[in-house]
Amino acid sequence: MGRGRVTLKRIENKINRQVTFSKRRSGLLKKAHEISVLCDADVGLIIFSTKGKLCEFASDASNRMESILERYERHSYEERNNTTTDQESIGKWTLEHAKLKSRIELLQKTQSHVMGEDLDSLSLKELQNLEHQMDTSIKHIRLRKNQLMTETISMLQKKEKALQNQNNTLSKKIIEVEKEQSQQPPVEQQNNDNMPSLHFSTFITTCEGRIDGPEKAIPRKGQPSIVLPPWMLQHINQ
Amino acid sequence: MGRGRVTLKRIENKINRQVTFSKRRSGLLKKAHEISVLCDADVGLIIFSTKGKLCEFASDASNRMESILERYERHSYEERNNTTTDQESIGKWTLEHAKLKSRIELLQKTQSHVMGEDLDSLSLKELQNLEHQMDTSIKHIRLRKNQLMTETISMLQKKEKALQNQNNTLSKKIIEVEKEQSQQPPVEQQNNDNMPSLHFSTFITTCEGRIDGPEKAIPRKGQPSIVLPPWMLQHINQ
DNA sequence: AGCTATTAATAATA
DNA sequence: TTATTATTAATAGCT
Repeated sequence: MGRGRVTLKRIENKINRQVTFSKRRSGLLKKAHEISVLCDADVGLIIFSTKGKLCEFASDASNRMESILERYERHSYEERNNTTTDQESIGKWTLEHAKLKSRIELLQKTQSHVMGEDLDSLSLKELQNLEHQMDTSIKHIRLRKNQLMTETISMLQKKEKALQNQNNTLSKKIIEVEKEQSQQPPVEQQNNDNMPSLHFSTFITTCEGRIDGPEKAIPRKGQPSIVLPPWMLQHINQ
Repeated sequence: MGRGRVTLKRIENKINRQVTFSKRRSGLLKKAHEISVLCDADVGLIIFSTKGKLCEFASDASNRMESILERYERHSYEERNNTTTDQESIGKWTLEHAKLKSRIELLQKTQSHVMGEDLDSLSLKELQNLEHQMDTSIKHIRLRKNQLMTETISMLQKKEKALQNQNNTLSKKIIEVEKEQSQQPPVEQQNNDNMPSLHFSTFITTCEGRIDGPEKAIPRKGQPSIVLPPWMLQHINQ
């Protein structure tokens, strides 16, 4: 792909060699990048020029060269069936490290399958097993969810009852107080922000059977916490 | 350099990606070799396919990959200006190790949730998210499973047809041979284990529409492989 | 795995 | 190193 063919032999002309190196190097880097993107491959490329100048490429998959080399070491280690000399204490660390890495790789692969990704690499048998496992899991999850919801609901109902009782007691007291006041010359106190005199009976009805949280209850002047206090919902959002 | 331009983006079609990978890989290896020879460069190239298959090239200058990697490490070590003492590097390793461990712990926890275990530690919100995720995943899994099953079935049907045709041809021949034999003085050969004279027509019917595998087919004297040979099922169990 | 039409890389050159 | 251009090489889309 140039003017004239090229024989696969060291270019003796120093200048030509340098020029060709520069051009081909960029070509090689480009192609390495292309295959890594197009084909989702993990590529590491190291080039030393005659002069010893280093040039490198590492695909994005492994963040940088180091991780590709690590992966490479791990791979060739696994293939070479482990004939390590135990003189290297560092070697053991490297091994341990490699094992952890492989473990993570495996876990991540499994995870991706469980997330419904990367399924093309699975056989029919494996897919069926996976489906079955997922079915079982989701049953457990729903069981636990329902249990938790039931618990939450009954807890809320208990609290509601307690509050209702409290409200009833309070409203009785208020009515008594109002009666006493009406027997004395009445003093107009309505629209007092500090202590509005409200009929608590209105709150009692809005409290009935509500578990969604206070944001849906429309507070009328009084503290919304009376309708459903936040601490009652902590359980749900924790 | 092909029929039509190519955008630098992951090829989504699995087959195309695999084919392109194979072609470009060989191209890349060739070019790596060429630059190493033409320009007297020291080149190391590592390629992992999506499936994790390793492919490597190392120029002759360094006898093999290891020495290039060594050279690379040396080079980048020198560049990094070496500000780490031995103790520090041990510390870094220990830290790295700890990080990996906690990563694994996290992955395993997630995994256990996904397997429907250890659900008590999750809140209602988390359970709902998990349930939703699992629902989505299982849909993907079923989609892929059905696709694979459909593919398998149509493949098996093709093979079945081919075998059926073959059987038909064979049975015709057998019938012809039997006719010829009956015209000559017949020699009793029944119950000969080496070469039982069977009417192949019986096999032709048992072959119809079966995809379960040979273990469910009851062999009658002849080789069960005629009913459904194992190689037809390799696809399913691989 | 082969076969072409095309595009991409690059050798020679400035 | 960079730019141009005539050629060759690589390869995308098909079989």
